Amino acid sequence: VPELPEVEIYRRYFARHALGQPVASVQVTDRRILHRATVPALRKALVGSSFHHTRRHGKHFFAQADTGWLYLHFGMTGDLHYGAAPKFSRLIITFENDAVLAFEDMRLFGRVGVVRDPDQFIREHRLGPDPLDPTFGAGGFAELLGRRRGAVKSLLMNQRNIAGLGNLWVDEILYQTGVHPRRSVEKIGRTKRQEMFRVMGRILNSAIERQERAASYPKNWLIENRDEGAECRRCGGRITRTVVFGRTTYYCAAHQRG
DNA sequence: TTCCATGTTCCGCA
DNA sequence: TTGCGGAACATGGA
Repeated sequence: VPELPEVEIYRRYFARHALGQPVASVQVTDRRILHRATVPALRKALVGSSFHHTRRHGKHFFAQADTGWLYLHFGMTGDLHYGAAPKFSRLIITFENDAVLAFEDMRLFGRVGVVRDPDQFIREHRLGPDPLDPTFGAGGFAELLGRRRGAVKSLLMNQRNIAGLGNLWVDEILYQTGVHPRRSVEKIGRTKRQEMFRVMGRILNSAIERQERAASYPKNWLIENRDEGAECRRCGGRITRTVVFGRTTYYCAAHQRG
């Protein structure tokens, strides 16, 4: 379930459980999970040292050990478990106190690696700004939309424009701001851009808080109503299903305007 | 059996 | 260079 809010939850989980304990062993159960890394390189970077800092940029997670950073991408089915290692664990870190931290990823779209410098990683992968970064404001968002063209959903999904939004939360932002997913960014005015930035931050922060408290989402959020033909809880219109940017897209045909 | 899935990357075309 | 559609990757659930 990993878009920005979910990865932020994993980051907090990692920071809560896995800091300050020396790593005793590292086990990789399927090498296909590795990103530009080998098992010996992973062990060399982690075994004997402790994690002391975590960082997230978009959907990318980094944990700083003594001589390098562990890198995790959660793909489509990535998850973290502190305690017992579940069935589809791909990376298992055992600490010297016998505690276990497992990175689970059934579908193997996730990635595990070692990174020398997260900033360099972000530059190399040409990732856009993280939408919750305090230095990225409404002005930066509006400017970003101004130098791109095409469908707004495609723009928001592309990690080189903004890092962290995925299919579900992009649909949610467009739904709550009344913007049709195929609307071209040129047709989004200044006021609407500011509103989109504001709503984006509110949705992402709220999703993080709700997941942290294991609370459900409001019933009038799209994420609770992703069903073709369902009644829109905001305007009574119909929820429509289509494909944009290659992804299943739900929107309200009545109040989301192209 | 068939379709679908909250992600990323690569290829070809305009 | 930019934008976009399609395919590939891998696996389980409905």
